[in-house]
Amino acid sequence: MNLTLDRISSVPLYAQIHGEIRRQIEANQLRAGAAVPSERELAEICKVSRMTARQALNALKNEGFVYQERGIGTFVAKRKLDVHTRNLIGFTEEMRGRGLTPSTKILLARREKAAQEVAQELGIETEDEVFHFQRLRLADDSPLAFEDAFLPVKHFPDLDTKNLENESLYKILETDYGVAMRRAEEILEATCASKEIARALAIKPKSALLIVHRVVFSESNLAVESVRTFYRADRYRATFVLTKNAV
Amino acid sequence: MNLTLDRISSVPLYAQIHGEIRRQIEANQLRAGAAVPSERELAEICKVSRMTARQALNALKNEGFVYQERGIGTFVAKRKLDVHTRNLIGFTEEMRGRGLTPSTKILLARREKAAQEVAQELGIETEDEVFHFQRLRLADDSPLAFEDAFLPVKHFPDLDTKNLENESLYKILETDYGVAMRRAEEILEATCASKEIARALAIKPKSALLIVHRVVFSESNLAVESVRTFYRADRYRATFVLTKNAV
DNA sequence: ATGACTTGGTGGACTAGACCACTTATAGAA
DNA sequence: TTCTATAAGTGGTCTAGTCCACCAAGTCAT
Repeated sequence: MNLTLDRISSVPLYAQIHGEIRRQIEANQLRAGAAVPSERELAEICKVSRMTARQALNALKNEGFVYQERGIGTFVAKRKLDVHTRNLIGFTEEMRGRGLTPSTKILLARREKAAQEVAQELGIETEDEVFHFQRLRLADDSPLAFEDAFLPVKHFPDLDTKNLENESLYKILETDYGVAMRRAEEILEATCASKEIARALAIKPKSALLIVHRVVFSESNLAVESVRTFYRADRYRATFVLTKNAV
Repeated sequence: MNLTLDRISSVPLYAQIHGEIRRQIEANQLRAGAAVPSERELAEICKVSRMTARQALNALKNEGFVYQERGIGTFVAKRKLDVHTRNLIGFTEEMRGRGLTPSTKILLARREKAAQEVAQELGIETEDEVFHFQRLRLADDSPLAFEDAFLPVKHFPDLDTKNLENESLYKILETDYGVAMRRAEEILEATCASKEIARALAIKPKSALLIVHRVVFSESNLAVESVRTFYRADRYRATFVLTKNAV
């Protein structure tokens, strides 16, 4: 276990430790079942206090990368299902993580008055304007999902002039508007494809679709986006890791 | 904000604080947007150190109940979607949380040799035995889901003699075998109902179904259960809260 | 050989501080 | 009146400990 920390960096020490161990697990340098340094050992290695080392291990535990047993130690957890931790990331990052090449075709991009449901989800008034984007999402140049997204105009002026086809939306929000994502609420449901969506996704009508309805919140708890994504069920499965007592 | 802690109890102080604030939020005594006591205030109120108060607030933040802004304070988060936090709970608890009355009809309960996929998911050998349960799950006496579950025999001897129709499986595992759930991996996908499942769920063939494939792990990282649940899409939607940096 | 006890290591909980970057309100100077 | 510096409060990070329950392995007496 070699771990060198950058004490000048603005990245917190616990985040550096967490990131390095996670990287080693994902690179299979630390294999499933292998012991991770104990909290005291890790603190000694990194020259930090035990609480800091503990914070790093705790994050790994909450993400399902390791498990801890009192009196025994900390170990790398086995992944049983093919879980690409569905963290709070955008389509672009998710597809790259799965080893696919994402691309996007914009079908609609306009401003409009917020419909009541959308206004309520975004915490704005119905007379407020929203950007309405409809996008066809492709993976390796083949249709994967149809997306219907709404964002409040007042927080993101000129968003419609940005390069949405090639840049990740979440990255634009962060770099151009300084708004970082922090939390999302999701509802997943199954349905059968309507004729319009079936045509857009190049599948037969009544094929199964997975609908992911997501409302995304920023660090300061602004509702940033309300989006419904209609995934082709034959090409997409959503994966999650649940933990009890995420303390 | 009144908060009385039981210092004799084996429940950790941070968990008591967390539970009490969560209860107040869920009972709407703390409304969306309302300020929660600051970390230092909370520590003062409860006569604990700031780190302990912080741990309680951190858990609430990770669950999406509150958000924190540096320099400002801690506030109750608005729920936009109708999110019943899909924590790591069983069918029985989940339905009760949604205000429905759960019931179960056992269609199959037997021991068998583990199929290869199941053995791999549970981390056992193919010659090992598993319990194989098929259950029809009802909510308010109407079919909601069909469930196909596998559990390793060696960890739960005589499980098939327990009262599975009326008791929560997870509760039995905890009280009778001392095995508490800690983590689960889930894959969600959409499909169309086969004839058999359609008949069991009293829907038309080719209706949409939501399949939740879950592998559950105990505190000591034993794979405890591998289960596929086929939900009627017209009666069930899965909800999640995602957070970035669950530290 | 077997069983009881000790020892050292582990994670879990908790304390009482520290410094930092950030925000807001306020008091004083222009 | 307007601007600016300051002070107080907030969450974020970090330290250097403490005590506890638990587990494994070795020791020692039976």
